[in-house]
Amino acid sequence: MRKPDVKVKNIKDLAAVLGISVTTVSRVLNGKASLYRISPATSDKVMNAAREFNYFPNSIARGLRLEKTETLGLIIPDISNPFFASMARTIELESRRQGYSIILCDSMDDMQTEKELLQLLGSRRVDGIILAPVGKKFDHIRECGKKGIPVVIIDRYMPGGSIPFITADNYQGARDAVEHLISAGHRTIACIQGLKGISINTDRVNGYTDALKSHGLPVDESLITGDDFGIENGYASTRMLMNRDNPPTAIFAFSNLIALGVLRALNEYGLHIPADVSVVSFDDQPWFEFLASPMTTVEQPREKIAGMAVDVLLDLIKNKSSGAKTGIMLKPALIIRNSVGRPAAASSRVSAAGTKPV
Amino acid sequence: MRKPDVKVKNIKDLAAVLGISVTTVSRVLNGKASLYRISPATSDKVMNAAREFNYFPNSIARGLRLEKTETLGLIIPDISNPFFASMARTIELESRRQGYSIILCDSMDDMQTEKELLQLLGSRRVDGIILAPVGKKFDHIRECGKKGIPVVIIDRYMPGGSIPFITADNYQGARDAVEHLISAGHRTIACIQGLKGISINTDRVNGYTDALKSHGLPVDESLITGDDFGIENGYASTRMLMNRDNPPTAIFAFSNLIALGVLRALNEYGLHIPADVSVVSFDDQPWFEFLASPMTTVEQPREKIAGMAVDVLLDLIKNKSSGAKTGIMLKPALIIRNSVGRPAAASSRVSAAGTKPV
DNA sequence: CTGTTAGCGCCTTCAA
DNA sequence: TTGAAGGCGCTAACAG
Repeated sequence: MRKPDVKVKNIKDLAAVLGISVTTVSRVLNGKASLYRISPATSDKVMNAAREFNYFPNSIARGLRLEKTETLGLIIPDISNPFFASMARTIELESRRQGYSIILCDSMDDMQTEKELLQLLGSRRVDGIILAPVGKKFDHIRECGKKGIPVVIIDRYMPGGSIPFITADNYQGARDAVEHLISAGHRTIACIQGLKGISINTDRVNGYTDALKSHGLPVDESLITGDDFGIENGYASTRMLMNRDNPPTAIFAFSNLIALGVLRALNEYGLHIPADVSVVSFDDQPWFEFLASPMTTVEQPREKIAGMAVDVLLDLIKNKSSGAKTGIMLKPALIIRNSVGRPAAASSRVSAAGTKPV
Repeated sequence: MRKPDVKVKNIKDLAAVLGISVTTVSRVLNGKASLYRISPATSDKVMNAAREFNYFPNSIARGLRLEKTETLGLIIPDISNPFFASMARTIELESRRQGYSIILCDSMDDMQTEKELLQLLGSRRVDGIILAPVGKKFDHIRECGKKGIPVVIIDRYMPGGSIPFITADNYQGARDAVEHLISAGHRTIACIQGLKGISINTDRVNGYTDALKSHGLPVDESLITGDDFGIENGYASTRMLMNRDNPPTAIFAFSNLIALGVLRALNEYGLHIPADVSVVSFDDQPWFEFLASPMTTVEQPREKIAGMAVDVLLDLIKNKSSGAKTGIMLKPALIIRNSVGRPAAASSRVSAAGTKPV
């Protein structure tokens, strides 16, 4: 211990204490000692002093000089949604492992907010952005890319677009789910979709209809309902569905939140899963297996999506490789539990649906 | 539109285009036009040009100059835990509303990582830190405060310490839960605790024992089990508990994750809630009401905790008010659903517990 | 009312 | 093998 009482906040202070130049200190601290053939003696002296005085370089100044902040922006529609939260976790961990920090932004599923966030991150000079976009418009994102900040999209993507994306194969996932329902004997299968017009939703609807068609079943447009990934939509759509003259024997919920709404509505009607109606949901949750009837789900490989997003983005940042492959689609998995059974006799369900909720 | 072809990346460039000084531009952009009595004509000119050329000030340079980054660090043990995720959301939203961004860090419930994160955030020159600490040691946190970065602790706190904290009244929450169990007729009540020795755990255990004592019930130390807030602990502890000669008729789980483990174990034993055993959990979850038996829980006021944490931290940052009140404790709420019933006859449970899991 | 200029802490070119 | 000095973009004295 030399003089722990001296305040060292600068590289200059440190150099002064050691009686050498800031240049040398900087070089040592950046691991360029051997490159500049700095004597081991000097090098050690610097390293020890840095530790001794508890000196950490000012990343802000560094960022200004180097024109890179080693910071990534992460924009997510709702961080309290476990689906996004778990991806955020992987992204943070993996980024940090590679020396980058994350600025977290919640767009509240609002397009205007997303737009502002993109500018905010730009002015904060992040080196790149991982974005789970809210809507169907991508102009503002493309513009961001033009301004030199690489962007990688997760979850949703721009069909035929130029922005790299990582997502699950939603078409296949939906198709698998519906095939499963069909093979259990269901013929009247409803789906409660999320935001209409966005890629993942369209893909899922296509998977749904194709599964039906491939089994020679008719596609009843009125069984495709909903317009939002939230819980309220699941609730309202289910009520609407179960009040039909000919209610579905199975419901395919396009998100875990929608599924929650479905459960609530079914619960109020006194309808049981899978005895009265079968349910399959997108996006697995740890608690799905503890429900009254453990939920059969289509699980997206979130960890992989998140991890690859970081890798692709950092590749874009470091190698300026304008992304040979612009899009990656990962296989989802159908997790079969206990929310799907043989279709019930129509009569029992109708009468039950006629009951007023508690 | 003047010349959208000219690249404006500087305040200097912008000043050049307008033929005025950088000072004036800077002043206008920082809303100090009237303070310096800048003519409205000039002011408008600047504002329009900024918009026109899509100019955003470089926050990095600004941070260097001002010695403040308008960035807050947020360290959380596990962002994929919905309890923390929802607080993170409120913190992000509220901070942004007040002009601050969030650097998100996941400490993976690891003390060493937490320590490193604190240094990382220090070198990134965040203006303040909101921290949900991992462990029982607080030296590294205190040290961080000494170095000039204000820290506010959430969830856990340092008993008798000097670091400001916002937390729920865990003692009261636990006490309420156990009183509820007692009033339902339970006498053999187990609790599965989290990390021993940390404030919230100790408070909950005290609430548990005091509730028992105040009703003249004996405190059986062997019914206080567990050592971690995770799902595995809930699972293992429940198995251990139900294999006793005299298994509890009710279980109080100290976290939602522990509750999940309890459910899994009970499920394997073929034990039903609340017919065979009653359960109360800490930390409400949206899906708790859709379980086979909707879960009765102690809910912490997360939004309020998160919001106040931001307010207290920003107050510390802006007013350097060294926190008149160093700790705030918020009232929790007992949400009664359907996981608590009258205690079952002991014989049935014992025989059930003897059954091998599926 | 507006402008000139000196740094904030760091890295790097150029010079020795 | 080591230094000196300029400048990244911005703001705030200090001067008009």
